[in-house]
Amino acid sequence: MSTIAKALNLLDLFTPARPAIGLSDVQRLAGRDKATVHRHLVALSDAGFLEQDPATRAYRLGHALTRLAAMRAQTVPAGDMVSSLVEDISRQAGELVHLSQLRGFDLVSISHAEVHDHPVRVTFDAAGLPPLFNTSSGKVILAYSAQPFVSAAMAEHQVRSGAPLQNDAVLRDIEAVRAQGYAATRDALEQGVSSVAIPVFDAQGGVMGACSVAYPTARGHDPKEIAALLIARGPDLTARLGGIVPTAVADIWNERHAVPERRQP
Amino acid sequence: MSTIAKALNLLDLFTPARPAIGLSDVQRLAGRDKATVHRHLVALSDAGFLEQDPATRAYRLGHALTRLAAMRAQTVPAGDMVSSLVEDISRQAGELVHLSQLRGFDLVSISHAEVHDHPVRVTFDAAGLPPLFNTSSGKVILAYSAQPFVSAAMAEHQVRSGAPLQNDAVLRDIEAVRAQGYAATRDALEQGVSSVAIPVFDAQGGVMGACSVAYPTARGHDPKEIAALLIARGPDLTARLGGIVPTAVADIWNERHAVPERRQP
DNA sequence: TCCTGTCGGTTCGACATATGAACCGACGGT
DNA sequence: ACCGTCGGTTCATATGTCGAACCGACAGGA
Repeated sequence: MSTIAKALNLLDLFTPARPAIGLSDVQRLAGRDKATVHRHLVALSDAGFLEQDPATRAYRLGHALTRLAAMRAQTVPAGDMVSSLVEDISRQAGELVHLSQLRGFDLVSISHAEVHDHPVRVTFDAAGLPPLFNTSSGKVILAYSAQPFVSAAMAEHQVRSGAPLQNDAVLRDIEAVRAQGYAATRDALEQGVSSVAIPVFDAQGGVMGACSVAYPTARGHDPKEIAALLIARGPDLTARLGGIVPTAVADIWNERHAVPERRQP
Repeated sequence: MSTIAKALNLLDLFTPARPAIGLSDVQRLAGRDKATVHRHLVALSDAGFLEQDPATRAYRLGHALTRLAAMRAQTVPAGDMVSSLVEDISRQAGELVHLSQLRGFDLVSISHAEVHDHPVRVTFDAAGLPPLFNTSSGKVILAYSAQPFVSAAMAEHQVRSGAPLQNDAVLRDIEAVRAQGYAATRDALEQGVSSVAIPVFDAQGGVMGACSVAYPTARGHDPKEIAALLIARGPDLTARLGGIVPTAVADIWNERHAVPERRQP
C-alpha cells in the first residue's frame, strides 16, 4: 500500500458521527504508528485536506475538499457521477435502472442503464418525461417532499391530465412509502410493468430525485428484494451527488433492510 | 516535499478551464517524471480522488471529493470555514469585517472579526439584523439577485419601515454596484460609518451573502482600496463556502482590480 | 506500407524517503 | 508528587519512491 493511499485512507475515518479526531485517536483507529500518522496528518493539513480545530487541536476535514468538490460538481456531468453505480444496480437486478431528478413538477433523466440478456425487458424512452403520479419514482419523491409541494403537484396533475385524483388514497399511499423507505408499483402506469424506487437527497437533506428499477411484472421479482438492492446503494448514490441522507431515512433503511445481526445465545 | 504533498498538489492542476487531463499533460504541468506522476494518479484514483474518463482515459476529479465535502459541510460550522479569511481581511484593513448570509429578506451573521488597536472603531452587534437597504452588504446582494427578488424585498422593506423607497434611485444604485463588482456606502445607515462589501456566491452561482468592511468615515479610507482588499479574497471566500463565482463577476473583479500588467514597450 | 511522434503505461537499479520505537514537555486528575 | 494521556519530535533503519529507458497502441504523413 502506497504512502499516498495510507494518508488518504485517514480521511475515511471522519464520519458525521465523528467529525473531529485527535492525533492519538487517529493513530488507534488507523492502527499505525503515531509518528507516521502525525506526519500524514500534517501533510494533509498543509494541502488543506484537513485542518485543526484551534481550540481542541483535533483534526477535521479541510477547505480544499470544498473547493475541489465544487469544481467537480461544476465540470463533471451529473450523469457521469452516478453512472457506474446505476450500471452496478442494473447488472445485479438484471433490469432497467433509471435515475431521475425533480425539476419543477417533472422528472428529468440523469442516468440510466439497460440490460441486454433478457428477451423481454422494459425499455427506456429518454424523450418522455415520466409523471409524478402512478410511478414509483414519483411516489417516493412525493413521500419525502414537503406537504405544500405535494398539494401543488396534485393540483398541477389534475390540470394536466384532466383526471381527478383520489386525494386521500394518494396521501395514504405516500405515507406508507415514507414509512418503508421505498416505493413499489405493479402494473400502475403501464400494464405488465412493475417498478421499485428509492429517494435521492440533496445537500440540505431534501429529496432531489429518485432511482428506480423497472421490470416486466411477469418476471415475478419480489419487490422487497429489489428494494434491498436499491437501498444498499442508496447512501452512495446520494453521496455521489453531494447530498446527505436524512438520519430518519438512514435509520429506516438500516433497520428494515440490513443483514440481520446474530442474536446473543 | 513529502510524497503525499506531491500527489495532492496534482489535484490543483484541475481547474474549471481544464477539468480533465491526460497522463502526459499532468507530467508536463507538474514537471515531474512520468512514472512518478502515473503512480500518484493511480493512487489518487484508487482512493476515489480522481477518476478516469472511460472514453479519453483522461483523469478528472473523483467522487470521494464530493462525499468528503458534503461531510465537511454537514459537520463544520459555516463560520469556521471562513473565519481565518475574515480575520485576515480584518487584519489587513484594520477594521471590522463581517460575513453574512441572506435568509429570506434578512441578513444573518456567519462570521465576523474586530480589531483592537484603534481607539475609534465600528463595533459589531451580533444581535441586530442588518437591513437589506442602506447597507453595503444589502446593496451588493440585491445587485446580484434576480429582479423579482429585488421587487419583493423593496415591497417588504416598505411594509416594515413605513418609509417609502426611491425605487428608481435604488435600481440605478444597484445597477452601478453590479457594474463595479462591489458596493460602498458613506454615512448611510449610521452617521459617521462607512462600509464596503462584495458578494459571496453559492454552488449554483447565485448570490448567497456578502462580506463587508465597516469603518469610521472619519478615518478617510479610500473605498477603492478597501474594495481591492475584499476582491482579492473574494474567490477564496466563495470557494470555502462551496460556491462558484460567476464568470461575469470574476471578469469584473479581474479586469478592474487586478495588478495592472506591464505593457509591451 | 513504413516512418514518426505521441499516447498511456511499465520495468528495475539506485537511492531518497517513510517508518516506528523511544522520547519530550504539557496538561489534568488524584 | 504521581500517573496517564495528550500532541508532537528524534534518528537509525529499511522500505517505498524515483526516473531513464522501454513497451505496445494509435494516428497522421509521405
